[in-house]
Amino acid sequence: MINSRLAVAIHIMVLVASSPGAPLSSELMAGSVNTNPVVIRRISGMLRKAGLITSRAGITGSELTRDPADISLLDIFKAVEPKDELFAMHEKPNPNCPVGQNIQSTLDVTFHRAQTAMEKELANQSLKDIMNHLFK
Amino acid sequence: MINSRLAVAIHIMVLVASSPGAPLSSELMAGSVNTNPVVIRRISGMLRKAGLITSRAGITGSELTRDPADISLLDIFKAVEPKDELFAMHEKPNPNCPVGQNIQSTLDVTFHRAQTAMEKELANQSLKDIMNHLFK
DNA sequence: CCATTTGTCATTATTTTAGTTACCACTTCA
DNA sequence: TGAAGTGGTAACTAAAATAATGACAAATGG
Repeated sequence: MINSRLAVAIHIMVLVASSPGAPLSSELMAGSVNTNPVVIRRISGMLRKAGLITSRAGITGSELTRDPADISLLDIFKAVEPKDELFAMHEKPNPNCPVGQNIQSTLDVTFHRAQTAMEKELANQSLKDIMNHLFK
Repeated sequence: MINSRLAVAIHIMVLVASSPGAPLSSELMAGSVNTNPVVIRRISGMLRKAGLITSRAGITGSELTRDPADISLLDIFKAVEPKDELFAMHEKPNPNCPVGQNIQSTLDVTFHRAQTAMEKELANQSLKDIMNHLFK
């Protein structure tokens, strides 16, 4: 199972998008997510480094850098997921075995297809879509 | 990132499919995968419980229960992944917050779409496809 | 100057994953 | 029938990932 950072990050993005002009502190957002403010600041930091939001020390809250319709869930996923590969592979299969020798390159192709399919679906959903569903 | 059980399970399935009539012991398979025999037996047990292979105490090796062309990677994935949900979610978001109150049901839909896209791609690839690529 | 907030580091706790030891049950075969 | 070899499985350990938390410097605004 994949970690919950994407869920928390989307939650944060919705909060930021929902309160323009009246920014929420990390403590307030932590109250909504139900976690520690540092967790919020840490994930906000990833979103900021990915260019999705702005925030500065000393100033309460964050702001989106672009319209929610122009932010895909894949953008958010990439921001909070440092690993390129979705599936892990076993290390060092036996090179003296015909299967062990070639399994990695085969699985590379296979896993990449599955990952791409998933990412394509995330790319098709925007932050605005999430908000529409949420506030409907 | 998702654990490496799918990779190991596929490796095992290829080994089993590649040696009909001359079954490989868990120790031999462990040599190819480069892990401990118990890890092989543990994952083989999951594959057996899912009905993909047969194996019995005291008898060396395993056998497929059906043709490699009729075994999809999704079958294997489901066999070794006990969790239904691909993405984790944060627990207990604040029900007193309009966002926290509804985020889970929204993310359920979203995550389910992404997961389904991935699983569909895994369903489209068979063990035979893997072997064709591997032994080409 | 003072109170507040973010950014970030360091630490701890928890959970997951993988590796290993041990032992029982089963099969085969001498 | 008994020894040798094998899988099934529980229990334990080790390692890694994840999440939570405490602490504090730097920045901001009053």
